[in-house]
Parts: sequence; structure tokens; C-alpha cells
Amino acid sequence: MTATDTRTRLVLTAMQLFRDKGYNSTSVADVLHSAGLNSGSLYHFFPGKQDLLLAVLDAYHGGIGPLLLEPAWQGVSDPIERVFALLAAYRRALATSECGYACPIGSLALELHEPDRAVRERLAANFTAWIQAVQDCLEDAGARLPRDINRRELAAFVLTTMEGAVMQARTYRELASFDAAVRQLRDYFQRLQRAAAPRRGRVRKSSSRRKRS
Amino acid sequence: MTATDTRTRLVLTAMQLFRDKGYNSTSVADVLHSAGLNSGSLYHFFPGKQDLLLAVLDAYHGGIGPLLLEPAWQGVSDPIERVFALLAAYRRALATSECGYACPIGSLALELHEPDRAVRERLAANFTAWIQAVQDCLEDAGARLPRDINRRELAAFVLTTMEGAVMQARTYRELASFDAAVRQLRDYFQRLQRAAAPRRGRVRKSSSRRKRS
DNA sequence: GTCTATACCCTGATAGAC
DNA sequence: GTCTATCAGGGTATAGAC
Repeated sequence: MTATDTRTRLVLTAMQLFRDKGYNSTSVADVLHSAGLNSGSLYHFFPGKQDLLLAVLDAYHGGIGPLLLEPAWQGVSDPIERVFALLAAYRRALATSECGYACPIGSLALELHEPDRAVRERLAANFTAWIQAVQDCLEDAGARLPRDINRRELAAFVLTTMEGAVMQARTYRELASFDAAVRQLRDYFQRLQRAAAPRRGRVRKSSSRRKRS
Repeated sequence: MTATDTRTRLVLTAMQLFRDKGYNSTSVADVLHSAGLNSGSLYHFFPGKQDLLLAVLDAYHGGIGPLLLEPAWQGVSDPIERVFALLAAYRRALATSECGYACPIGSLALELHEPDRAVRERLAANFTAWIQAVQDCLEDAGARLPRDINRRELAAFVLTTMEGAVMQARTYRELASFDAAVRQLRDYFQRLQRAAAPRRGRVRKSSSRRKRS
């Protein structure tokens, strides 16, 4: 058990607890107990609880690619379908938690009411990386979306939808709330694609019309 | 100072503090200090802190009409514009708080990770009343929206947008994030209205085309 | 109904042996 | 680097006088 192992264990444990119980409702003792460690270890690596939070936020940021996007995009190459595959990953998280899941970043963003600059910057960085990934998809979609649609704003709107949808599904404890929101977003995308398609052929590229809504 | 005054003062004070600092970060002592009361008064009216929260949630529920919708809809009669006037009210709340504002219901929904049934029901009731108000607008819009669009789902999607947009504006501390989301929703609505309009005359009812984006 | 005083627990964090 | 023991403060809630 090297030093990095202990540090990593603390971060991973805190990640889980902050996600499941929230930051304020997770005590340092909770983290130590779950990690099977003692007070001295934590304060050896971190000056205080908030610094543990910073490490957790950095871990989320680093994990967006390998732990979120890559699994979600397994076998999905169509850029627009990737956007909805990402949303489907959140749906799975809701489904396997009886709708107890909440986006950990979004939850922290609302739970921490006067966060330090360092915390806020990391929350924002997580959102930005998520939005950028979706924006890349939208740019890959090229002419399938109207030229005058701002890709970044639309990508941010996908995040907006995900966060709002997760919030409602969690509150109602019903997957249907999430599905309804995604259905609306899908409808919006379909209208955008229809508007971008050449006037004559209705919806071009039948390969872009697939399963899912 | 009658009994109800004290109780009301407690609820109003708690409303403000829970909104500004969150539930867990607001101590009973905070509430008592801000209300200028002592411990005995609070526990005379409420068995505990959580019961105060229930009263706060009931107050929000009761206030949706007079404190949220009516001010937001002052001088706005067009049902679709009312939807966006409601969003504009949230924009004002963000603007006057340097983007520190967060929807109190949404924040509680994410902050409280294992809420009692009573709490969850009241959170859901608040969302439901909000959605219903928007749904009423959408139904008033009648044929201006496509027939096959589910009014309730679209209304819930407006809530989704508001919550996600407030969350991002708060995280980035930038009104622009909120505006971008509303712009996307507006675009979606315009496409819906265009799809609902008779083929010949482009957008019918020039009275429905007004200021605002 | 409202006050003061206080019980009792859990919090984040520290000290110092090993 | 990790342990045990502990501190000082704040948390919710209660007791009982007025």
C-alpha cells in the first residue's frame, strides 16, 4: 500500500460518499471509516476537507473521457447519436439507483452556496469539458444541423436538459420524467435536422434515422 | 405579536436562509438569530428542523401563484410569452444576485439525498404546480403549437430548461449561460410554432410575433 | 408562548507516539 | 505514513422558569 494508493483511496471514497450523501452531509469520519483509514492519513495528504473536495472534482474532470464518454459511446459512431447515448448513460445511472442518482457536479453546484474560487472553478471546468465533448459531436454532425445554430450553445443546452431531467427524475423518483425531457430534446434535434436537410428529399441520409424515439 | 405571527416569521426567515445557504448549512440557531427569537419559540411550533422545512415547502407551494406567476405575468397576456416571462423572472433573480441565485426547490431536491417521504412529496408538489401553470399556458396557445406535441411534457421541459439554465448560470456566475439556454428553448418554440402554422401564410397571427427574440 | 440554560452528540482538525 | 487520543466548537433538541 504505497502513499499514492492511500491518497487515491481517500479520493475514490470521498467521490462516492459526496455523490451519495452530498458534501455537507458527509463527515470526515464517514470518509475515514469507509476507506478504512484514520484521521492522520487524511490530514497527511490534505490540509482539510475542502481540499479533498478539490481532489474529487479534479478526479471527475479527469474521468470524463475514460469513465463517462468512452463507455457511453461504445459502438456508437454517429455524432448525433453520441449525444443521446451520453444521455442514455445518465438514464442507466438513474435506472440502477431507483432514481436516486444525481449528477455529482450539478448537485455540488447547487449544494455549495458560497464556494471558494477554487471549488467554483473546478465545477465550471467539469461543465465546460462536458459541453466541449458534446460540442465536438455537434461539429462532427456538420451540415446535418442548420448552419446558423450555435454549436456551443446547443451543446450547453444538452447539459441543461440532462441536469434538469435528472433533477426531476430524482424528485419524482420516476424514470418517465427523464425520458420525457429527452424526448423533447430529441424532437428539437429532429426539427433542426429537418431544417438543415435539403428541401427536396425531406430527411436525407436514412442511416441517420435509427432506433430510439 | 400573535402566535401565527411568530410562526410565520420563522417560516419566512427559514425560507430565506434555506435559499441563501442551503438546508444543511443553515443551523436552527441561524434561523432563531435572524428571526430574533429563541429556541423555545421554534420548538413550540415545530417538532424539529425538518418540520420547519416542510412548512417552508408548503409556503413555496402556496406562493407560486401570488409571488411567482402573478408578478412575472404582469402585463403579459399571450400564453407563449407568459412562458418566457416566467423564465425572465428567474433571469431577474439571477441578475439581482450576481448569479448567486438558485431555484430553492431544485437546490433542495439535489441537496437532500435521502429525504423523507413528506419532504419529497412536497418537492414534487412544487414542481408539479409549476409545470401545471406552464401547461395551462401551452394549452391556451391551442393550435399555435403542433397538435401532436404533448403539452405536459413540453411544460416539464420548460422546467428542465429553467433548472439546468439556473444551475449553469450559477456555476459560471454568468447570465450569458442562462440566456443561451433560453435562446435554445425559444428556438425550439419557434420551430414548433412554425410547424403548427398553416403551410401557406408562414407565421399566422402577426399579433403573436412580438419583441423578445 | 417565550425566555434562559444546558444536555449531549458529532463536527473538522490537531498532537504526538510509533 | 499511519496510528490513537483528544480538543474546541457548533449542531439539534430539551427542561423548566416565567
